[in-house]
Formats: sequence, C-alpha cells, structure tokens
Amino acid sequence: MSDLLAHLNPPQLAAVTLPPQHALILAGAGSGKTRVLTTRIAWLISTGQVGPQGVLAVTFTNKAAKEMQARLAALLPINTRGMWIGTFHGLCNRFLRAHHREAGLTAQFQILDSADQLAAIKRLLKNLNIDDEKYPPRELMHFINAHKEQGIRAAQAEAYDAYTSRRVELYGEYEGQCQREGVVDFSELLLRSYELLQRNEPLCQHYQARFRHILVDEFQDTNRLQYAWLKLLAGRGSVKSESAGACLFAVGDDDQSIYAFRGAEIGNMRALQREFDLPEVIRLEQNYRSHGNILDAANALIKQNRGRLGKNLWTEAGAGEPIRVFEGYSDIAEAAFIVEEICELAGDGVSRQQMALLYRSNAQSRVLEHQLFKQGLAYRVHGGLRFFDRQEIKHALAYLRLLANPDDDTAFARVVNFPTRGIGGRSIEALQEAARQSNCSLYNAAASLAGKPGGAVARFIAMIESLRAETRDLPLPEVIDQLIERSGLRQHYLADKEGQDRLENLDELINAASSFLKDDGVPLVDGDEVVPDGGPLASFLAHASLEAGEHQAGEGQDAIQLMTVHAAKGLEFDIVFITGLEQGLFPHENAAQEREGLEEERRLMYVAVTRARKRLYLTHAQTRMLHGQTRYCLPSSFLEELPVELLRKINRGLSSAPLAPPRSTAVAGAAWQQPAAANALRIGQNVRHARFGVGVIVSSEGAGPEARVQVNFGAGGVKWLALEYAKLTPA
DNA sequence: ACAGCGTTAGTTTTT
DNA sequence: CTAACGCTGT
Repeated sequence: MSDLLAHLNPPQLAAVTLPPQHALILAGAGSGKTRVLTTRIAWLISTGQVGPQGVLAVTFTNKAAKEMQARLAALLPINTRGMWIGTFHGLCNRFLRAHHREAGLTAQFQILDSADQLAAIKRLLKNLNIDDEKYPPRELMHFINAHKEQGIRAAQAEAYDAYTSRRVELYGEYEGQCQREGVVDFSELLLRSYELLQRNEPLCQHYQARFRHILVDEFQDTNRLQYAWLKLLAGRGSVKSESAGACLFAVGDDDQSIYAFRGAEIGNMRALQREFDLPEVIRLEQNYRSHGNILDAANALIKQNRGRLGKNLWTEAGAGEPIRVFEGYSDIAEAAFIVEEICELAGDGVSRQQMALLYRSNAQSRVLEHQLFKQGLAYRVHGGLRFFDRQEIKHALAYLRLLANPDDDTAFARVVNFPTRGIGGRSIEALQEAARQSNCSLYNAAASLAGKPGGAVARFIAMIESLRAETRDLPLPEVIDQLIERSGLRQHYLADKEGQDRLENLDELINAASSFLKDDGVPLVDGDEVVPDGGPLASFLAHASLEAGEHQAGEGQDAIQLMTVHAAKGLEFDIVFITGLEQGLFPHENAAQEREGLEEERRLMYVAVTRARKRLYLTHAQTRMLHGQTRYCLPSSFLEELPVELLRKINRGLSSAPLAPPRSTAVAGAAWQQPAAANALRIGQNVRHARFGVGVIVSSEGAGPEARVQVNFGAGGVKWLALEYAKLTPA
C-alpha cells in the first residue's frame, strides 16, 4: 500500500486518498492524470472501501479504457476483467445487452457506426421520396445526433419553422426505422440507457446502490446526456437514491476542451462544481513532461481565455531550449525547412518516432508528406482508414449481421448485390416497395417475394438461409470463414488483381474473431449477476462497431509522426513541429469570428504546445496553396500571444522570402492610380483597413474605378473591397 | 454493371 | 487543386 502511494506529489496524493465524496480534479497536461485515476481505484479497493464490482470507471476512447485496465491490473492482484471500466458507449452497450428486454430491444440488437447511420438515413429519405438536396443526409444525421445528445426525442423536439418541423418528423421516422430493424446508433446507446434508468426506478436504484465510486476521465469532453447519465447513476438525477449515491470523481482540464463541435459542454465542469456542492477543486499543476519554456509559453497563451477554472503548469526540469519560430515563403518552403531540421536531428541520433508534425487540418499533410517522401524519410500519418472501416471487412460483417438479425436492412442493402449477383436497382426498388407495403424488413420482403425459385433474389435468400442453418453450431471464426466462401467474397477478391490485400484483411478478420473469443468473449459473470447477451456473434459485432481498431499502417516502425492537433491530444513527443500557424488556418477562419470559437482554437493551440517534451518548433508560411489558389497569409495571432523572450526566430538562407513580389502581380487598379509608387498595392501586400485591421491582399479583379481587391484579414475573414471606397493604406 | 465524366465542396472526430 | 460523389451513356 505504501508502494501504491509512493512517488505521488502532494496534490496527487490528496486526490488519490480523498475520503468518499464527490470531487473535481483539474489535471493539467502531463500532470499524471491517468496515474491518479488508476491509483485512486487501486487505493479504494485495496483499503477495502469498495469491491471491484462497486467501481464504475468511464473514458471516451477504447485506448484510454484499455490503458486504465492494464495499469490497474499491474497495481492490484485481482482480475479486472469483470469490472465496469470502459467507454461511455461500451458500458451502455453492456448495460443494454443485460437489460435488452426492458429497453425494448432484441438480444441481437446491432450497433450502427456513423457510416451505417448515414446509409440508413439515405435509405429512409429514398423510401419516403424526399429530396436529399433539400434535406442533406449528413445535415439530418447531425440534427438527429445533436438532439439525442441533448436527451431530446423526436416527440419532444421543438420546431420553430416549417423546415425544422419536417426534420423533426424525419427524426421520428428514423427512430421508427431503427426500432423496426433492431439497430441502435451510437448516441442511441447512451440515450436508451439513460431513459431506461430514468423510467425504471428499481433498476436505477439497483445500480445506484451497486456503484459506490464513479470515476470519469476527460470530464471536460462530456456532453449533456453523458453528464445527465452520470448524475443519475450518482443519485443526483431525477431518481433519488435512498442510501447515499455514488461518489463522482471527475478528472478533466477545461483548457484542453477541444470537442465543442461534437457536443462537448465545457460548462459541465462548472455545473458539476455547483450541483454537487464541491467546496474546492484539486489542481494537478506540476508537469512531468515539458521543459519550462514550453510550459511558460503554454501558460501565457491560455491566460488569454476568459472564464477558466484557472491553472498554471510548472516543472522542476529546467527552462530548456527556446521555442524556435520559422517563417517560410511558401508552404513548400516551410515543409522543406522542417524536413531539413528533421534530417539534422536524426543525424544527431534523435529517434524519428519522437518527432511529430502537427497541423490544424488534414489537407496540410500533403505538402509535408511530399517533402518527407522526397528525402526518403519514413513517416506515419495518423487518422487513416481503420481496420473495421475497410470495405471488405464491412461487407463480411454485414453478412454476419444478416445472419444474426435478418431485419437489419442496412446490412441487407449493403450485401444483397455484393459481390454482384444480378440484383440491380430495379429489383431493390421493388423489394423496398414490397417491404414498405407489408411493413416488414427487406429480407422478409425478399423471402416472400422471391417468386420464381430460380431468380437471383431467391438464390440470395437461399444462400443466406443455408449459411445460417449450417453454421449455427460452428465456432465464430469458422462461421466467418464459411461466409466469406459461400457469399462469393473470396472468389470476388481473388479475381480482382488488387484484391490481395483485401483477402489478407479478411483472413485477419477470422483471426480477430478467434482472439476476441479468447480475450473478451468469455461469458461475463460479475458479482451477483450474469450478464446475458445475444451470444458470441452479437458481442463480436458490437465489438467491431464500438472499436474500429487502431490505425494499422506502420505501427511499430521508427517513423516521423504526422497528425492533426486533435489527434495529438494525450500524446507526447520529444520534438514537436506545429505547422501552418497562420491567420485563417490556425486559428481556423470558420472559428475565429466569435470569442467562443477563438477560445476553442486557443485551447487547441495549448494542447499542441503542451505535446512537446524538449523542443518546440512553430512554423508558418507567407503563401499557401489553398483550394487551388495561392493564399497570402498573416502569421497566426497566437504567435503574438507568446512571450517574445521565449522565442527564437530561426530564418536561415533558404527562407528568405522575396519581400517585393514580381511586378506582374501588381493590382490593376492601384497601378492605374499610382503606377510607379513604391507602396503600390500588390498581391501579398499587407494593408490596413479602418474597420477590419491589418490584412494581406490575396487577389484582385477589374480595373480603374471598378477595381476590387480580396483581402485576407485573418480573424476578420477574407473580404472583397472596392478600391474606390475602401481606404487601404500599406501596413 | 461499370467506366467515365462533370459537379461540388473543402475544420477538427470518437464511439 | 483534389477527392468524392452522382449521373449518364454504353
């Protein structure tokens, strides 16, 4: 036990050994947050304050959940498998499988991932003959998910105009379709669980009594529904607990909240303080990751945000190196500089894996990749296609889903004609019509409508039926093997000269099923209850939806790491390059208009800065290819928010930008007014506008009194201005 | 059924 | 500029 608590700093120790009460731990970047979380659980259990089954630990990602589980297993001599440690979605899935009847679901209910959900919505619109120009499927999906994340069903949704009223109707139709098909989307997992707990008091009280300690990671990322769910389980929701509810131990960092766009409510942190009457928050401010200069820069930057809970990172490590700032003439020059530095560092023996290139948006990786490739440097781009997202895997899983649940129309539509078997658009439309008329699934419609026994539809149904009958008692990996064979998938990819990789992935799927059965597939028996489910098939399918698998390519290699700043959250590297630090890019122009948006961008920058352990590079370019056009860019305002004494500009030979761009880029109108003036307006020229401030001229059109210039004002956006009226002075 | 063409949009993303 | 999508023609 003393081992357990050794090497904790005072606030960490205070957090870990807090008496049973609600708490908010404000955990800065690199402050040992995961350690505190896992040690807290271990301490609670090893001091006998709670049994393993009395703990509920929630994270957002599978990676975090696995890490917590692994660390806990290393701290405690108990089997952590039966414990309720997992993602919000994973735990809700477990809960709904155990109580599927009360939740109004079948034991076989399937989970739609985002792609499936979108396909389901497109199918719905087609069925209802709705113009998807007027109701774009993606937008409708967002509308539905946003409502679910607020805990709002179609029946309660407000419609303030005709358009929204129609969308609410469609939301309702979508709910009906999912229910008919026996599928739930990601947000439904949460909403369904929440509603069941709220409606079923005995059940809710059972879980309230069971979980004595609820621990939440990344609390700043919770949405309204997730917070409501936590409150309910902690006995602070609408169902009151007779005994005292669980203690809620929330760990988070408001300065690292970067997911507002997907529903995260930063306000949940203050709400928690208020609603749970927290006297104080424990701050973990000692940083074990970065050198002092990097932390000073991060602290100075984030101080610009308003309404923070407040926190100042510090370290016992020295100040370290200054932060290097580089300005390139173009995005290409920027990338070339970075690659040059990387070569030098690699020559000095720095591991390539310890160097990360961060950018605001994915499109930026292209130029960087190109330069790295030219130098023959190994690199890895994070955020690519994941294992269970591959089309061949999705096809195989769709067959599997159809075996488990014939009503799953999304699965049916996906594979009814893949590999092609002569069931074209008209047959499918006929099936859809028939299904609608008799209000049944596509599969049932196909089964009853498969008129001529020799028809393609009849053959498909027969194939699925015999597959289901003959694989009923086979172990899962063999079922998958059979299905790949009998569906014609193997044959199809064998014939495709580029199908080699896909066949290997299909074999990998069989392996994944074997190891799933070995690791996670054991029937869960925890505490007093046996957790039932729809059998190994249903749980494997749930696993596939909930855990799309890590990005596979080049995992172990010593390669330069490329990723968006979002993807870098939670990671750390010796050397970090933050690239594209330009107004309009980072902060992004879509976000920089309002304070809230700009503050979120600043938090994003804060996350980026705090990834670096030893050395940080901030790079930007004067010009950048964007949407096929050369954009003239101003340096990011975030650069100005960093204390200048921490920075070192390192523009070397190759960077020297032509300060006077070529004559041919002179703006027509300006040239007409003052042809030879030294301060003639030209593309790339910095100008000042009375209202919008400083900007760069991006392009121009027209001549004489009609001449207009397009100016990039960064945070103020990109604007067209008539030279005759707008008073632009060189800046 | 599928290739080829034209059109359009173009932050961030986990489950 | 490009990638992705949808439509049309064979």
